[in-house]
Amino acid sequence: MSVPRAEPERPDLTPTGRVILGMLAAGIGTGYDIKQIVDRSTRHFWAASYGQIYPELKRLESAGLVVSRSEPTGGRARQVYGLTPAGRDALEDWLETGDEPLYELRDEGMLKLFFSDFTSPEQRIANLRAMHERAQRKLAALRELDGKGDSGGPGLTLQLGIAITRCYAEWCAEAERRLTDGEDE
Amino acid sequence: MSVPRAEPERPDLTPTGRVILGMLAAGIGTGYDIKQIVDRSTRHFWAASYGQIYPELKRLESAGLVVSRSEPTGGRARQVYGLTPAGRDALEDWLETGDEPLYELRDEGMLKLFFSDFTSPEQRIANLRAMHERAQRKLAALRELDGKGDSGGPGLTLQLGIAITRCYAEWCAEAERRLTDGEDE
DNA sequence: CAGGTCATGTAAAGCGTTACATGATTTT
DNA sequence: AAAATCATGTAACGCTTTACATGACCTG
Repeated sequence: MSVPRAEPERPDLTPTGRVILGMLAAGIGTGYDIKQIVDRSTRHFWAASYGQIYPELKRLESAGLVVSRSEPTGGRARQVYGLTPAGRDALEDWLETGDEPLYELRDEGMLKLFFSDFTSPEQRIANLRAMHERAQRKLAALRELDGKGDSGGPGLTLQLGIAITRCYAEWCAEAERRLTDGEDE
Repeated sequence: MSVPRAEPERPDLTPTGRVILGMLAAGIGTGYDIKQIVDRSTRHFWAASYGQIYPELKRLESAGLVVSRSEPTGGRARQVYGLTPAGRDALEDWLETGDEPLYELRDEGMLKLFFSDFTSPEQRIANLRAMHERAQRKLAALRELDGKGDSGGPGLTLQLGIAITRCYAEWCAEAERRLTDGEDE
């Protein structure tokens, strides 16, 4: 007779837990470093703040997915974390699930554009120009980042980020041109 | 002598408050309708749930930015909201501020791609394919929406949404091809 | 008359940022 | 000696979703 299979006990990762496990797998061991690296890499599609990172590291530790050891730098306290086998499993499980991945965008520039019928044509164009400038600044910041030649995960997401930001910027520029020319036809 | 100018009292709108005021300006008057329209229009860059909409309508009313009247449909209760002059001012103020607009993206597909160095090459390709399919579905859904010819705000945001989603989908398709061909060179 | 849509709302929980607090070390 | 960086953490607050609860009206 078939024994009811014990559930593999997949401890569902919180959103911030996901990025933390990944960073630990990459050898980024402290809360501080995770924050630095996130800000220099995943930030444009996945942010994290200290207020989430430190408590989440502790939760992950009490869940047995990570372990920490104290490695002070001189008199400066420092906790270095690493994945346990269970933690690595959880990371791989997450990377392999086909579950509908989370996708959320909140773009106030677009919202203003959406409601721009309630302002003047000039205001709409100004809005578009602001969106364009922002996109260009973001594009410059992304190009500044390392990993151009990187053919691994980080390089791929950087390339995708650059591609969509360029597309966004170009669309804004063109819409701006169209509206400026045909001002009131 | 100069009298200290009274602050124009800009009642700062909460994120959901912004979309609500805009929708009311557009003549969408009930919480229910706002939700329906948001889901059919701004959802891809600005979502809202009932749990936010109804309480926020009340807050806006006690702040004097909107007023409601009861307009039951038969025996079915129904509150219809509209902007007050102060509400219209608040909307226009918001639309005209040059304040750094909020932009937040959370894309789990990209996060998985970022960490795909910790899985197999096949898994990375599967990930890319999943991202591609999702983008295609989204593209189809956007194209389904009305407003193709609309040259106003809603039409513009729809066009931008289509442009970036197409770009996203194409990038995924190309990356997938590249990785499938050069599998292990 | 069952199932869908119209319509409103609340409670709990989860997620997240911001601002603050602390203190050591390193760089200028 | 000041300023920046390394390093950790908490408390308060705000935003949002989810799940639930309720009930009327409409369509097949």
